[in-house]
Amino acid sequence: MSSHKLQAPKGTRDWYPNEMSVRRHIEAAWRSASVDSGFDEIEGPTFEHLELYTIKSGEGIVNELFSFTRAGGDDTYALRPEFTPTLARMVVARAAQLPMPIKWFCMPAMFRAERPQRGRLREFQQWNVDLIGVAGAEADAEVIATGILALERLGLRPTDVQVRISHRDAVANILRRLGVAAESLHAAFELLDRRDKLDAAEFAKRAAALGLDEGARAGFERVARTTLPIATDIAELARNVDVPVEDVEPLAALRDRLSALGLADWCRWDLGIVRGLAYYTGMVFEFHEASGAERAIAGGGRYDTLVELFGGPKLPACGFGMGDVVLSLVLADRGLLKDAEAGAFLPRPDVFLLSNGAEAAERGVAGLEHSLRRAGFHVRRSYKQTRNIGKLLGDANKVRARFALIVDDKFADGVVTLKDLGAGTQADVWREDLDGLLRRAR
RNA sequence: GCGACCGUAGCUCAGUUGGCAGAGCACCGGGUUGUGGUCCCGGGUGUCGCGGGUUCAAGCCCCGUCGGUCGCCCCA
Repeated sequence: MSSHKLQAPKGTRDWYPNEMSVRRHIEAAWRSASVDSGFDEIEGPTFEHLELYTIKSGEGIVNELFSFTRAGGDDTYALRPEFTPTLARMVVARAAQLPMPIKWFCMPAMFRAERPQRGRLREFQQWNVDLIGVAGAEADAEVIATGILALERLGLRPTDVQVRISHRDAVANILRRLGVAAESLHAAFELLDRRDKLDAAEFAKRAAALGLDEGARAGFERVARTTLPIATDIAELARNVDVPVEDVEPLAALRDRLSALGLADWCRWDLGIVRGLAYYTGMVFEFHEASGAERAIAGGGRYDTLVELFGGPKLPACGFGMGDVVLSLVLADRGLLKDAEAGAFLPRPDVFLLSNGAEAAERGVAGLEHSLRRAGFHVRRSYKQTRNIGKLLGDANKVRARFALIVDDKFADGVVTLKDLGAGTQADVWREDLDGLLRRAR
């Protein structure tokens, strides 16, 4: 709002209590879905040696990084733009001693020096889930299922979000069938990925360069546009893209596994999903808002060669990243964050303590407040001068306290008034019974 | 890195051909010794993003800059 130095840097966010409560709400779903699925939480440094990021992504990535050197130092560092290189480094460092499989998750802040736009900021939280050491559809489906579990816990349903799944082996088979030479496969993936950004003439030109004639181009288009329910028989899927069923065989096990997990409604085949990353080796997927309105909510896949690329043993691996920015937009669009402004995601006090101003009460409340906190309760009070009970109850209501504890001269006899702010009822109770009453009501 | 639009109170915004900065909500205080979530009264809380220019006079016009929004590039 004001200027230069006093403003938060471009593309960053300040987390006031209401915003922070929404972030914790999302992170709680991420964490609980991860832990319940058997993943352990890890964390790495916020910055790494710059070179760590060029190993798999090349020098081109440097423009998208916040990188720096220490004053007077020579080493170049970069704020982490993604977690995978750190993950690979951590796995490689202890590959020999880690029990397999490795099931790790984290939800760190990431930094990318991009121009902010809808669904994209320069700093954001990203949930990473990775399962390393297990090959095949069993692990692929478990990773996807963990992502879906978190979304379910945030109130989303298959009508809100769809997981679009493809498999590079199947797509490679189909592309070969269309006449793409092995050495052009990578370029063909890129073209598949960029098809919507190119005009028809440019697309045709590039397709021709890959060895696709007019008929094959039509087939290529058909592959790019193929989206079918995951429950679809793979023979039908094969017919749909006009290839023999063995070409799409890699999809069968994944289909069976996801169906067995009861997640078929959440998932669709989308053979146009490529993922830009060159290191994906099998299944790839993206979570999208159901109508396709937003950027991808999450993206991931299998990367069986990555650990080796970072100097470790050959280990099969599968994982995804889910950012908080697009997810928050989708949750807001679906009305799942609508009471956040009213503090609906802030922790609710168990007790709101108020004194009517009587001498015994004034003397007693401070000690009462802290002893209730020591007993494990969330206790708040008003800092207003007034001892007007109505006003103070208004404050209790504003912070959504469950109970108001009204202290008056009866406190001298060890009696306080406990008011249930939800039910509107109240009763005089012994101070010594208070902890038990509150604990039971919780 | 490029382009378009935008920037007035905590929030949403109004502000005429340049002439004393406003509304609603929020917030703060009070309502004849004590009952809230829906009453009443009072309070404007401001570097009009910032810097410069034009002018007797700038929220308004001009230039620059920072930031926001949405695209492009890129998207790990």
